[in-house]
Amino acid sequence: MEPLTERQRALLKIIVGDYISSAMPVASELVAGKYALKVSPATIRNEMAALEEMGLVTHPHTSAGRVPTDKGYRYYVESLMEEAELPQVEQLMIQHQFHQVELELDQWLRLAMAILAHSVQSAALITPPVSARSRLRHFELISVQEDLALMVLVLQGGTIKEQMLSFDRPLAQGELSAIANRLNPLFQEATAEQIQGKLNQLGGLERQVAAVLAKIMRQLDDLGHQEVYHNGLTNILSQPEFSQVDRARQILELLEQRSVLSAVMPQVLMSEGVQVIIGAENPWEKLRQFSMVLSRYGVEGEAAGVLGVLGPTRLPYWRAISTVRFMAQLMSRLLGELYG
Amino acid sequence: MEPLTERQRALLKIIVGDYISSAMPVASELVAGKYALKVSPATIRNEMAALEEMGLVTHPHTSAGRVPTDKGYRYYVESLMEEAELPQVEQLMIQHQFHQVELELDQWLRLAMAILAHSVQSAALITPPVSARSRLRHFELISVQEDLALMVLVLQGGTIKEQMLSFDRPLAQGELSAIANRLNPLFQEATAEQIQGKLNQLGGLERQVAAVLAKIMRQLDDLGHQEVYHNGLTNILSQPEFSQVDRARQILELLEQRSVLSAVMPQVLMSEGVQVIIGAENPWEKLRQFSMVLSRYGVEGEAAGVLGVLGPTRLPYWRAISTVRFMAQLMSRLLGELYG
DNA sequence: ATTAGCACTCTCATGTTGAGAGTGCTAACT
DNA sequence: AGTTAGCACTCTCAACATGAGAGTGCTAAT
Repeated sequence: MEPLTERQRALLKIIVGDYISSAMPVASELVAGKYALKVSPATIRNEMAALEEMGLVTHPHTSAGRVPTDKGYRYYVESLMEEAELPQVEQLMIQHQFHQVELELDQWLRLAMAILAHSVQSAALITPPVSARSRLRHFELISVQEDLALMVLVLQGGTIKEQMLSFDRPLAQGELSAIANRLNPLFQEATAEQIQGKLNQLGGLERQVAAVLAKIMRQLDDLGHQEVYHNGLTNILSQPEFSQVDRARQILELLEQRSVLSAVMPQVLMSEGVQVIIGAENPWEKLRQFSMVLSRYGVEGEAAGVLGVLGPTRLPYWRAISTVRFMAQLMSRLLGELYG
Repeated sequence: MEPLTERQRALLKIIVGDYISSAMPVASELVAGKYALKVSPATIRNEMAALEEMGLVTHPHTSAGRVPTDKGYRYYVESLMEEAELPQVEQLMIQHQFHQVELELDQWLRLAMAILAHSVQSAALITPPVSARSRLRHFELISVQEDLALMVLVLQGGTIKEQMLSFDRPLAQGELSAIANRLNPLFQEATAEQIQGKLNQLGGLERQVAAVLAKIMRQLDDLGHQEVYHNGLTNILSQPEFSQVDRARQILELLEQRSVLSAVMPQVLMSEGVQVIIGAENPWEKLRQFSMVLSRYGVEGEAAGVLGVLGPTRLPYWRAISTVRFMAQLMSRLLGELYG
């Protein structure tokens, strides 16, 4: 395909920008007037026809203005958008909000979502950070009933996991504590595999407990990203593209049954930088109508999660990308504090 | 107001029942035909007019059938509905599902929601159980950075709460453990107040840690019910009353900003049995369009939460009430196991 | 290469119409 | 007395018609 002329690039930029903010097909006259190009509407129409030829825009019907296609959005994101950096003022305001909140992972996640949703006016997604290979910091056994105990694992990075545990004979709290006290030093900073490896050196109850430990930690490593929090649904329901309810229901289904999203997340986890997935580029059928801007965040080699936004393809990409990038950096730094 | 005749009661029951399942205004001819009453449509019209006089039904316009008012639903729930007990088969199926899930509070909550939402075809709500007066079972201090530690509290009933804690000087894990080991026996089964009471007997770091403990537990007692999980939004978006998006957005807003719901929950927590709140009976403006069927669940004197469903006033009250009642009993029993 | 001019197409809001649904009333019936 | 047939009346809803407005694409002039 021939490269775009400078004027075509300018025009496409106007079309995408205007459509993103107005949700109305962009007409040639509007462009000529509002953006004071030095050419007439007729010329713009010719250029628009050219852009349409290249598949960057369409029009919904003969007498409607132009609307960007997914490909048009892609071109915009790749080479029309100026470099995305959130204004200093906003950066400071966000940081300020984080300072007012307690030192708690859960609160950070919630706040991050709220900020994303509000800034981009779309739905926000976030998965809690999970280590690819979690390390045990400490665990406790707490008697609940005679033969039932609660196992509490604290992992490096402060993740906590609880699990009920039943024994084939009654055990007093004293015995449980003894087991924990013996195993804890042995498994200091251990991974699931390391615990598994030491199983043979143990016997009886200790072995049983250690086996459960290993199992839980393996589970955490495998399906740590099942959980996807979300927020800001009301934002996207206010968008005109969701004026039919079934469209709205689609996206709700997407978020309620976690399956699709938890399939996307691992992919993002592998990639560097901000990922932009526009409409039909999406490999998952049900997401074809939507766009996502996602980024991995976390501490190198320790733990990582994914955060980002989800909305109609008419997403304010500039805001989305700059906010997501900034939030990922911020969350990474905060998380770093937890890992020392 | 005069009491209803037996025939009027039968008629109202038919109207409510039919409207709940069909969402269409109920016409006199339909009633005469489908339900084979021994009277003509004309008579039924007369009776309908009487019911309307009493404010139990309305019609949306002159040539439409009758629709129950909130008052009509109330009458139905109070004295027309046969006693609500979920069929044995369903009870067993539900119990079966709980057996297939691990012994974990979080999983129970999720499952309970899923079952409620599916059975009633509406949104399901649940708050985790919280003690009015939590008792400490055990706590741990885990070093995160030099002067930063993670405090993990395990409460009676298995609730877990984590909290970051910073000191004014560096502390090694050894020191932290020592503090925990000394305080734990002292605060066995203690409430926030009891811990607070013993503060004076302590000094230095121990006092500092104990103060935080007391503070966290007080917080838990006070605002334990902020958290309201929900599920099944897609169900209610499929209902015809939500075919306009702004109606759908209303309910989403309700659930996303927790304020309204967390105002309702404490009320339910005080009451015995299943609470049915129909439309305009609702003291909260934003809930006037909806009905809720809620119940307290939990272990007497130990911990309690709220579960239930939320939907349009045209809610299948019978299913809702019987399912909510059953789930509350089941969850109470399960929770009882945790408290021994 | 650009542009004015204009015919053409499609949408959208508005109005019209008629069928259908269901009521409320009246007068007859039991 | 209560019940019912009959029927006029009201309102909704879908289908169709209409016309203004929006915006394009093309042609021919600049």
